[in-house]
Amino acid sequence: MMEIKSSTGKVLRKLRLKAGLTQEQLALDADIRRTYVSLIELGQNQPTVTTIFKISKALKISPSKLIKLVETETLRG
Amino acid sequence: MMEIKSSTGKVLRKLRLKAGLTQEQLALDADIRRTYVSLIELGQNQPTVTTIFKISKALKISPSKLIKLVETETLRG
DNA sequence: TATATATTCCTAATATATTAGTAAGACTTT
DNA sequence: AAAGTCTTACTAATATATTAGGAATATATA
Repeated sequence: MMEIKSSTGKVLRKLRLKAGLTQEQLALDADIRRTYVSLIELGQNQPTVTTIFKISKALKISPSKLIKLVETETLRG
Repeated sequence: MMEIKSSTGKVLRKLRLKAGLTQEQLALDADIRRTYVSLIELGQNQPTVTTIFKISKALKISPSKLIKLVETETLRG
């Protein structure tokens, strides 16, 4: 079972690339700093609920679906 | 559209009472402090992803389902 | 009512999320 | 290969999550 911080980062990066966005573009859409997107993707920081909602909106995916992906990623390591 | 912090607190309190747990019992199960459960429920603090996973486990509900409830609560205010 | 106990809330200290600025790496273009 | 641009990563400062202890409120029992 993988660390949640790490799997959150993995999922975020995967979704961002799938959406064809740079960290900066995603950050702009989500109204957070581009440096913070980097920290989350690297698994160094983990977002709060509000941030999850912001990012999800920018990625055009529901927050619960994003979390669902984190669940899966956490399980399979 | 209600603040996410507030709706997270509302949802948590609702689920905790439904499960018949005190803040202290939930805190013990989730391995966080009882004072922190209070702060979240009051809408003064918002949990991080890892904390959401801990609380969900203690409530025997999936993290994504918990977030789904927050989505709904946020919309209907 | 008074005391005891259970439960929640308030305040301060510490850890970590988020911001802000810049440096490093990759990718073009010349 | 060098300069320029695009993208990501590093470091320090600030805001906020999380902890820790105790006070307040409610609920029960004598």
